[in-house]
Amino acid sequence: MTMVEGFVGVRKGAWTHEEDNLLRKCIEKYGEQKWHQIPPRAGLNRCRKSCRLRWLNYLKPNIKRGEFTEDEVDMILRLHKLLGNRWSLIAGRLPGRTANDVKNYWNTHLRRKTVSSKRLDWKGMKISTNQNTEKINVIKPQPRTFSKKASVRMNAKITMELENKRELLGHPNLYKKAPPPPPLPPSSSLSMDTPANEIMWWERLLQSGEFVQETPATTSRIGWSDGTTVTNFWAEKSPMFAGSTCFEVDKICLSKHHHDMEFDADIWNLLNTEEEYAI
DNA sequence: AAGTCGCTCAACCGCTGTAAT
DNA sequence: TATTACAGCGGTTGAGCGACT
Repeated sequence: MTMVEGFVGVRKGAWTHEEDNLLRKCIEKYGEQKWHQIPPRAGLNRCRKSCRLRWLNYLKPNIKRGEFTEDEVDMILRLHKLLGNRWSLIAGRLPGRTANDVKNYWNTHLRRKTVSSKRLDWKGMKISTNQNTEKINVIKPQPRTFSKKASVRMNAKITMELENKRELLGHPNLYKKAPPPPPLPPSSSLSMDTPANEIMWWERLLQSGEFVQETPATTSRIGWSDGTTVTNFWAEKSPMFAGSTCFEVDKICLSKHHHDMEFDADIWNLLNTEEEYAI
């Protein structure tokens, strides 16, 4: 905590209309950056965190209000299954929704619903079967960059994983690569709960062969950038990301704070596993 | 009508990662 | 290389409100 944030006289609690207006005008003038400068510039007796939160969760113009749609709920469920409690990542896939909104919605509507007897135990993503306190513990599997060696190992692992799933389904040739790939079904029609669809999902992820790309630094990264144009790169690989704002590979270092939108560590999580699937 | 309970969601807190020095 | 400051995240809290007794 900084000196400013720890300062005793800083106002807390609910925001007034007047404070909202001051903050809004200040951000319109100076932009969404250097939050520590916002309170003095706006003439607000609030800490920078409070200002940032108020703007991001309430005042920002494109924030979507009201009930979550069926598609949004579906997306939250899928992404949570994949990412765990990475609310900002999940919210990044839902235009107009904030991480706080998603987190609150999950805690109030979905957490209990998702508790089931089905055991899905991924190494690094353990889902407890405790009826009251489902906890998804996502181990942070850094590195965020993959070495060349690790990349090869990872691709082999994915391939093996897909083979295992095909075996489990009793259809060894199911979803074997067969160019050209079939058109993507609508995201809402693909459920990750269905093993076949899950295979299809991962198959799409791998189809391009660009899953791991070499950078000049001989390391590989995968991720998405924030707020730039749509590349459809990932949208073509996974229904989960279809229609989302942007995915780019090896172009993620757009700002010094790009890490909040990174995805690589999570993929690493999923792949560096010896899963046991209950089908 | 009054009290209690449970739910929702805005806001706070503590922590981590990163950049700057 | 170590230290400091900042940005941002997820977990948690508590005020407000409606439903219920």
